[in-house]
Amino acid sequence: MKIATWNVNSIKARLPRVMEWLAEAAPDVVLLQEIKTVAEGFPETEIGDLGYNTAVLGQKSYNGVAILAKRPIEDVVEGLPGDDEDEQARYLEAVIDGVRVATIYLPNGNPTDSPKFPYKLRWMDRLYDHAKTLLAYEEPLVLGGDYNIAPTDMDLFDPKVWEGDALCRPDSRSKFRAIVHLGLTDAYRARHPNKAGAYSFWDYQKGRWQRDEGVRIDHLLLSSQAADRLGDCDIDRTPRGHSEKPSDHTPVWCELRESLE
DNA sequence: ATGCCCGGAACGTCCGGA
Repeated sequence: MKIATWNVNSIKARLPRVMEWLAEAAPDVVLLQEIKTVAEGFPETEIGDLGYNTAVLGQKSYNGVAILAKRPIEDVVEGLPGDDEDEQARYLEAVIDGVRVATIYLPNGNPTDSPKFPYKLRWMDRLYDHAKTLLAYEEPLVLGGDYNIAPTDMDLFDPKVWEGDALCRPDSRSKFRAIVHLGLTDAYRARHPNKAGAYSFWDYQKGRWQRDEGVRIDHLLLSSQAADRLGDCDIDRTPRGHSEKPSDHTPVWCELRESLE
């Protein structure tokens, strides 16, 4: 089972890029973020024609997440538990072929002197609590998405440029580590332990893509039952380099073997 | 110091993004 995560920065603006990537990469499950539409606006028919089922948690203009899967999508959970007042569409969970997956759009948190930063940290506390609950099931689990966290300085093109940013603040990073240390595996880092310059996001501005000045903020976190089945894992830079209307993020994918060897 | 580049909403610019 090939599972990918991709922040598409509007599913409507990105539909041609998404369609061609689905046809080319043929993932079994895709975790999308920032679809920027309500469910009624999601191009379910077009994507369905490529053989995918869809589950959507939408929102007008901002945020919004979705799950695509070739196999049936079961036991859908909408929203991250822990705050009934939170209206932002940033979390959707489901089970596909016995693998529980979640698509996560973790708040960015900038600027750090605004309420957005404490919102990010509170949201991470809620994710910590929920991940703990899910891990207790002792099932294959993939928590994938745009975490808006560069875990270490190896994941940034230049730590000085990013110093103080919500993506790499020590308090952001320690909460991310706490979630990982519940017993999750960063699939990309497990497969490529020492690889620097492996980015998943490049800002549209300042020629960041052309200079290859990016950050690795999109992650696939695996429970031990999923990590036991981890095959290849990589970042596909091709969609980011497309000449017409690329997303500023590019897909990260991993393969889960059908059984233990 | 500020905008740069984008998408959405809307139709003039502004907000949000990372």
